[in-house]
Amino acid sequence: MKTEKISELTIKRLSIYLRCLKELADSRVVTTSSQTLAEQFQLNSAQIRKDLTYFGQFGERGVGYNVEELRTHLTKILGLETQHRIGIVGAGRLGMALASYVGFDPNCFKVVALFDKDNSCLGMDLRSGVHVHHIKDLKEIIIQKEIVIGVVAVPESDAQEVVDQLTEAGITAILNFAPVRLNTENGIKLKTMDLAKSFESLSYYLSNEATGDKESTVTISGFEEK
Amino acid sequence: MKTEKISELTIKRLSIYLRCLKELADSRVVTTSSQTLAEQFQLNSAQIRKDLTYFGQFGERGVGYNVEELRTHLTKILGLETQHRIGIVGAGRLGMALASYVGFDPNCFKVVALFDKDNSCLGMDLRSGVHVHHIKDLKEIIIQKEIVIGVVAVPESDAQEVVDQLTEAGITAILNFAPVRLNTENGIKLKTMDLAKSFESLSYYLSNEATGDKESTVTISGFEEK
DNA sequence: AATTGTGAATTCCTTCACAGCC
DNA sequence: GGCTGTGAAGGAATTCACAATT
Repeated sequence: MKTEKISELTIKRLSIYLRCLKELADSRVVTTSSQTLAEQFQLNSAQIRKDLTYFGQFGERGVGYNVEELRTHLTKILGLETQHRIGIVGAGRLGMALASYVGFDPNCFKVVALFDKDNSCLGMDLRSGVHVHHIKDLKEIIIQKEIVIGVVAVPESDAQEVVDQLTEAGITAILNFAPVRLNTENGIKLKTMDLAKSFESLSYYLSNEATGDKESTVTISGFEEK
Repeated sequence: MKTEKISELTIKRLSIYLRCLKELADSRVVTTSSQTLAEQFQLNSAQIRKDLTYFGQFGERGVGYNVEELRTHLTKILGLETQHRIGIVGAGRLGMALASYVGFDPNCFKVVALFDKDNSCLGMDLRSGVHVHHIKDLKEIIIQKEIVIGVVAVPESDAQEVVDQLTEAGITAILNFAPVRLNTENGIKLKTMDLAKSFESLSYYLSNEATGDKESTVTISGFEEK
């Protein structure tokens, strides 16, 4: 691996490549090339090669990449060989929805606890099978259940406090759904999924689509804040 | 307004600026400057000025910007003076959670319908007060209820079909929560909020935080796909 | 012949720095 | 003096194009 700093955009594309490789593997494709991948999945072949070489030389000149081998490499690079345990703070509809979210591979991620400050929702959530704990037990449960990712699914007004509590409990990776800028200590990776911002961007498009703007598809991703 | 094409990043920042101005207005601040804004909200003053001047000259040299005035301008630029009506396809937990999401201003966005292919959840959703329609009535209800934004909250396997149906019904702005790349016709703005990708990026961070990576905070946003 | 890996070129975005105006 | 608006500089990300390799 090179020492160069690797951009968030590259990481996000590795996720995409991994998804593409999964699809190819399911179709029993053994070998592929950056060229073929790019055509099939509307990517840029040079970018694929450049992204990959930040982490090693996985291809063979004249041949291409072995699908399973590259898949293994990417899985390892993204840290997806071991399962990450997730705790969700906020047992409202959003928190509950996330707890029963089936979009990700259970080998990689698993929601193991919900937290809320409201006593009325404590106990077992029947649909997801996840226990709802009181927020006062946050640190204890995080340690006990070996939670490494915290999700903030509380209203805007409580979000900063929750981030502080998660940090205090030793969590270093946080996904936030509250539409606010949150302050974090050094060494904490905070990602914010900002629904309001996304809708506002769609609104801008709607107001301007008639006036000649021909831009089209966009995927939510990340840019550096700090 | 200039003819130059305006980047998605600029639009996203306008949302941020608008949020900051709201906060200032609430604190009865009448005038501000790019410098002050930048310090208060950890932005770059030159960027604020540059972003704004794509759309007009809203400031006064030597003085700064009038908070209310700039707020009005940004609201207009982002198309937020009129309410946008939202239809959510998929009445599972995620769809329901989004229907009762309170993170955005009801003056700007309102969820007016849910759709599902499963008959068992048709009828009124009590908590959000939104009616769940059968997907077969999608086009009819979209026209009748003047829906302009479609949200895809169905499993991966159904997402492309839903996008096609929304397009057929005349929807041009779509927010997708399924972790797949979807094909769209020209003139359709599709944004994807990819949970799986975000978690994978956190996973990468967790695997690499020990090895000297000191990067920290990130906000989910958008990069061009097409 | 085909395809990788990678410097060089290009494009896009951010930041600097200052002329122009209040 | 203070602050905007903006051309120029700098930096980052993408794409090109080709030498190296099988």
